[in-house]
Amino acid sequence: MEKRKMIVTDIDYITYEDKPVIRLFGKIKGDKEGQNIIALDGTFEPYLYVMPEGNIEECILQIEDEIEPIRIEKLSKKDFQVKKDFLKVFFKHPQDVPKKRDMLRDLSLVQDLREHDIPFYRRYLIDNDLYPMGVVELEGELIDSFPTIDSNNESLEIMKLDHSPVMFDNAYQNFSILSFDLEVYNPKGMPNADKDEIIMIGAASNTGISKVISTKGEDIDFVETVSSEKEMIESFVKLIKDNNFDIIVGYNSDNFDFPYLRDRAKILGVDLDLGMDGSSLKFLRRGYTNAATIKGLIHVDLYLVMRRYMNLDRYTLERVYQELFGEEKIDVPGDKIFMYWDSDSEELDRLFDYSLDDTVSTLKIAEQTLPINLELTRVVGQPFFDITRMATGQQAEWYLVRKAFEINEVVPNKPTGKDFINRKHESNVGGYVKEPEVGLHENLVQFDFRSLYPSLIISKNISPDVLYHEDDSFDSLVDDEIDKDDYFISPEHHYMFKKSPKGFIPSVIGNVLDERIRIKTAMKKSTDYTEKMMLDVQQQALKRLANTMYGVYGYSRFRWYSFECAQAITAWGRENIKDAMKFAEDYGFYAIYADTDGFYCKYCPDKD
DNA sequence: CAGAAACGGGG
DNA sequence: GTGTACGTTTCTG
Repeated sequence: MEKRKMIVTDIDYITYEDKPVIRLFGKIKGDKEGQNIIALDGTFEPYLYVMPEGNIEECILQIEDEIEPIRIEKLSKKDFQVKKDFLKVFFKHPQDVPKKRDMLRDLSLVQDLREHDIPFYRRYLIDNDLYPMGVVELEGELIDSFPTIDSNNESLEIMKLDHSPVMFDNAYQNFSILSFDLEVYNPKGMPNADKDEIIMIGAASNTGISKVISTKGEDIDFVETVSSEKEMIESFVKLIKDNNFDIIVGYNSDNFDFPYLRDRAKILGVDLDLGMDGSSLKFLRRGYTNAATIKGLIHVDLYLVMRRYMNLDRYTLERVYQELFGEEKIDVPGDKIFMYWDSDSEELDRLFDYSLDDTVSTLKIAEQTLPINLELTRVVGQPFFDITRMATGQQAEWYLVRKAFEINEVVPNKPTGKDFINRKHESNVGGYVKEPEVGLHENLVQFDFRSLYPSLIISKNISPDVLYHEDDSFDSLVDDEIDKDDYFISPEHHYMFKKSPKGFIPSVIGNVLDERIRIKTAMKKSTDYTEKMMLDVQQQALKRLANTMYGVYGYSRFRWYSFECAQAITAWGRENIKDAMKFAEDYGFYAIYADTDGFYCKYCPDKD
């Protein structure tokens, strides 16, 4: 039996002898540092939870008769903090879950199904307490080959695991990053891959690469000149394979660079077998768009990341770069690229500069923004590839799914199409806004609440699992058994939240904020600059996560969606700021402008 | 006016 | 892949 430590950068599963085998892709830590490794784990089984209706033993018999699962276990789980008996029903293959769940739901002794909509690799990470981009310990047998793995990389290790890996270290790791960018001949507006050739491939890395591959530019020092477009792509493929990068980044590369590269490579007969397992570049359907993936080499499309990372009117590479670094980029108008290419003069030189500049700028943006996404990966515990493409509400949700598993709570089901439509019609009132009084004001006093909404969620225990339901309103409450002192009652709608126990989401937000304070304290104490910066990124990631969680109650795809909670938060928020304004007025401060969690006042002691 | 369709980024 | 973005603006009936 062999032991290894590895950084897990990517995860999937394949089917081997009709059973799922999890594949962990990554780099070896310790001896043979940096070498590629694929770990195979065939020990994990797909399952879902059944909430039985009536007699549990009869329910088991009915499921065994009708569905033929491989195994059923009885267990107790909490559902919105209420202990209930559940059946954990195991299947042979992950695809049996969607195949059989409708049949299962229709059984007379089945009340409800839970956790039937969690992708297999995500379930694996959660149940085994593994965090991608961290270091895990492996035990197993090294094997020479395995079906579905066809690599010509001599140093690739394949390890068949005896048992699931154990987390060893979830600390920040350094990763090698390659950025790339294509320039394409485009006489008729946007290029057409059937006709218009690639004229330049820019490549820049945080390991020192900074070049452009092209069929022209012989006398420019950063250009590698080749004799054809085919050789250009082959040289780029070789560059990727030789350097064994962890991450490859582009700008809108999901929708432009990678699809274009695939199309041209196909026409020219070049293999894009860039995967660690020898597989080629693939495209995953994500809604109405595609995501380019390479096994074991994480592709990040920075355009998607930047749209979440900042709030701008436009997200062109030029605009984003200008905003982040305050510098202008070299500009070549997109529709004139073919003219610059044909000019064979200073304009051609300028096009080469532009190509390199786009590539280097993309790398700089990656170096600036990927650390916080790596931290979110470490906290949320889902693959980096997924994190960079997830809406923030989804990041918060997968974090909560993991936290629910840790405290033995079952997770609410994902909303159905019908749920969305219903939820879309529920529109909440936002924060209180007092339109500013027009004019120049002097000697203003500013007041604002520090993280108003997260504080309210915690202090008023706003959570769907502690919301009183039988009677929605306090006004119509006549039940003598209920003591109003046991509840926080929201203004306007009079929703009632139990004071105890602590709600699931308030307790998670509380832990996130406590952890953030702990990190901020450590950051202030630290004298090491690098450590200080790392801790700063960590606390920023936690701040983002906490700030996301107050908005998600109103996010229609959220598993813990609660219109009542969303309404209660903003209603309490409006009440708080109005109370604070009234309080200030008693001391002669008159608000001239207010918005959600803060206001500006003028001091006018004479005004009655 | 409401619901459907288009759009973003990229060259 | 235990699957089908997303939020906003513009168009259309």
